[in-house]
Amino acid sequence: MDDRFADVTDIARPRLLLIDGHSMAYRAYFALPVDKFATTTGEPTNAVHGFISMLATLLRVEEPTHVAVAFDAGSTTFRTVRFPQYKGTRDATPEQFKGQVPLIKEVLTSMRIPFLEKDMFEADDILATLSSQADALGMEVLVCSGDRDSLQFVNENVTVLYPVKGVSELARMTPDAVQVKYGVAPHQYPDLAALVGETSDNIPGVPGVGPKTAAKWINQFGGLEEILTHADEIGGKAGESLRAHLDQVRLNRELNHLLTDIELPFGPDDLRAQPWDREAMNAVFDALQFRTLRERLFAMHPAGQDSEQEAAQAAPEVEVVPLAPGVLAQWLDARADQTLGLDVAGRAVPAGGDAWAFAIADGADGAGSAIALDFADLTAADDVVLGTWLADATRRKVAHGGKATWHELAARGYDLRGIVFDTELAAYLCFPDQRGYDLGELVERHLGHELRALETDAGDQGSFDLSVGEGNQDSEANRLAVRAAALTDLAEVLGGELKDREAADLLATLELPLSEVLAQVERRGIAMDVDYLRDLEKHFSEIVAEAARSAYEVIGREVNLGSPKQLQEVLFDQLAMPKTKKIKTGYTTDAAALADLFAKTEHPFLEFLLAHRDATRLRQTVEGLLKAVADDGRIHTTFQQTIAATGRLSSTEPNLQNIPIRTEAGRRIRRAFVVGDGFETLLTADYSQIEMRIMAHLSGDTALIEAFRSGEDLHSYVGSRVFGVPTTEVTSAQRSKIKAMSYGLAYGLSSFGLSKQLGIEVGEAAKLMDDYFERFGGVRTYLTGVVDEARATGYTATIMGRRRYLPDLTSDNRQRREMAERMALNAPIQGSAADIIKVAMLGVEREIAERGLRSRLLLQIHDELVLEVGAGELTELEALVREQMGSAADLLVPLDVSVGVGASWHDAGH
DNA sequence: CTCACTACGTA
DNA sequence: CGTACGTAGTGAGG
Repeated sequence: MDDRFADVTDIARPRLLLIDGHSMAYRAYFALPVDKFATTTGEPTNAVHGFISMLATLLRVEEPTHVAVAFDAGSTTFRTVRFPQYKGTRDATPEQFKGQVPLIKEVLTSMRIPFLEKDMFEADDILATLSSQADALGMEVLVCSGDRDSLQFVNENVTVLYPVKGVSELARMTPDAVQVKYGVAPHQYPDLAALVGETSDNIPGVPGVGPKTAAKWINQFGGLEEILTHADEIGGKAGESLRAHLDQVRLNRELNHLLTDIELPFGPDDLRAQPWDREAMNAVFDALQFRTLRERLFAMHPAGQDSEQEAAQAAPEVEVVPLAPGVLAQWLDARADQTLGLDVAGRAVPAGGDAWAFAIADGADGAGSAIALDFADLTAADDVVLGTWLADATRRKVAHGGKATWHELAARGYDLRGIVFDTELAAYLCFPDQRGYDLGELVERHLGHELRALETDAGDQGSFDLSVGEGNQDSEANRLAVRAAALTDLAEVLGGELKDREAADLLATLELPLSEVLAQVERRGIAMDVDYLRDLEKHFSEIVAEAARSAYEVIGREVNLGSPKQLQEVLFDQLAMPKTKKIKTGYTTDAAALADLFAKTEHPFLEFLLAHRDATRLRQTVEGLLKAVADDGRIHTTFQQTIAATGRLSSTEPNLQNIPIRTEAGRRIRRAFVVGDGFETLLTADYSQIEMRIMAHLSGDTALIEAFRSGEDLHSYVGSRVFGVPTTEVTSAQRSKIKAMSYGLAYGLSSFGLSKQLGIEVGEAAKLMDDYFERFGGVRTYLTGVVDEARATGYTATIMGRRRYLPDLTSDNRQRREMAERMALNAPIQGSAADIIKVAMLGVEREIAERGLRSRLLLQIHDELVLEVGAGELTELEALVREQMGSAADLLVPLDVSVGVGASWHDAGH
């Protein structure tokens, strides 16, 4: 029996929750401010938020076992046919509301809550039908509706929850409550409503007859029929009025009678609450940008609880083997030809990490065995056995985030080899747009059971049945055992997913080997000139102080120059400058806007402010670097391999992929990155215009390919074709326009965007693009083709087959669809470039190792590699790097590599 | 303390 | 109304 919503003490009585979708969503829409609930793309979500929030509360508080939502199918119903004025006074549905009903349905679908709608009928009829059926089945029924007509089916088993304030406060309309509020029994409510009328439905009542009179008559005569029969006996003005409107009252009663016998695809029994599709919920809540609400829901039903049913058979059992002398070696030897799961607990950083416990498990089809132990409890003999096994590349291992595991083990002096599958990398390749790849979530999603520490509920259905050995009851180790045991099973499932996506090779030959390279790259770090960095910090600090002082002097007071809010006050109130571009919190004070303001006003405050901004940022960067220098005098960044949906790496703690280069002051920071002791120099090697070359390759455009083969300056060459002048006569202004456009095309730039960027008219920008496509028609064909294909297949692909799935390409929402289109344009280009440099990194490392050189790779900055050159190896290394980078992909155009050498990153740059 | 927002650095 | 990232400060909320 599914007990996910039910209180265990009250499980015998099924409880059905029915919701009138439209009326509650509509109330939510007016209850919450639409401007406070919108996605970053401006899509209003207030009704969705209010509705789902109310739903969450109902699920928690009422604990229904069965749930359904009914929607109105359209504005035409049998009632409007019978009485065209019905609901005629209603204002047109607000535009902001319309789009939100489908979103609510998306959420409901993800929560596997059925919703019903039926042509020609209203939601209330569906609710009445289901309610009466459920009542007959002995169920307890809760009807959540903002339509008072629903009060007619209230009885001892059926309660209506009627919104009193917004959607957060619901009145429990039991028979007693109806009696108290309206003075009649629930089944008599439509009689009362027929007499009184309902303004919101444009149903006129009997003039002069209000709820009080109506109730009095109903109680006096027993019901509407009797009132009508005895209409002649009723005296006074009210009686007169009634006799004048008998037909209207009869019609009213006919209209407000809810049908309890319409045909529906589901009966109450089919509405049993189902386990949520958490993946779908995550996707839809991501899109809606509901954070708190998602957490509120998930907190009600923690991961795993939903899938207990399905998990019953699938849940593996694993026994943790008590460790006696010799057992580890025996256990491992018995599994010499198996692939084993390995999980380590520790601090996974490239310098100063640690490991405190580990687990190794086989995944013997749900009845496995595991070793789980604190490193502190490891005997010297077992330590050797473990170290040998870890370092043996022929002993196959599955890890989740092998690079992190590698760092943890390296901190304890172990080498780790032989990782043949990494579940985190595999999940990333399959679902590159996902936020994270938590092992527990993956297990739940792909294995259908939860990853639960055993000691809380050992022996429970659906959990691991771990027999804990003597002296081996440490919970951390057991937690690890459960994780390790899941790895081989998960690897199998994700391996299948990879195959389906034709990405198995990508994992085995690219990402997995790359993770080993990155682990070493991170552990090496790059040497820093700390003294120089400190001087630089002092220097930038002085500029900051000076700029701040000058700025305060100009405006005659001290403000926080780092606060956009305070700056707005100074600029637009105190100094009364013209307003800049509007943003959520007022008017922007970004650098472009400030420069624009300076051009208009020449106010010295702006100069000082900009100088202060620049210097502050540079100082921050320097401070961040100083803090990141490890004990070895080097900075060890972490390269994230599963973050960027296009396939790029990213760099964190610190980010070494965004060190300034464009300004002279910024470039000075690069002087702090220096060659380390024992090495000759730094070498940087970067691809020139790799994205444009990929564009040429993928489009096959002969003119663009020729541009690269000609060996001339690309943008001048393209400019000469577009403007119809010799290459030598392309002005620098023309060249930069061409450059901006060429790169913009790869990002899905519009003529509007191009005009804004270049500060030209939209027409001129459009003309520029037309002229470009006139000469490079293959590019246009390619760009439109790539979106069409992605729409058809659901994904884009890079030259190495790395996919990015873009379901929004078919979205009804224009903003989302166009965003997806731009992603589709860019992903193959950015992603192919990422593929190529990853191949190059593997090639460079492999060649260096094969030739026994000491030189080593230190950094990757998307299209650039930084290496430390061993003494006497410069010439050979440069040739090797050029060769490996140049041959990393076989394109229709050459892959140009430029190399620089110097004692610092700045000096090695070009 | 966490979060959204603004701003800005890189490819 | 151009893609992909990470970081830092502010100010509002808890």
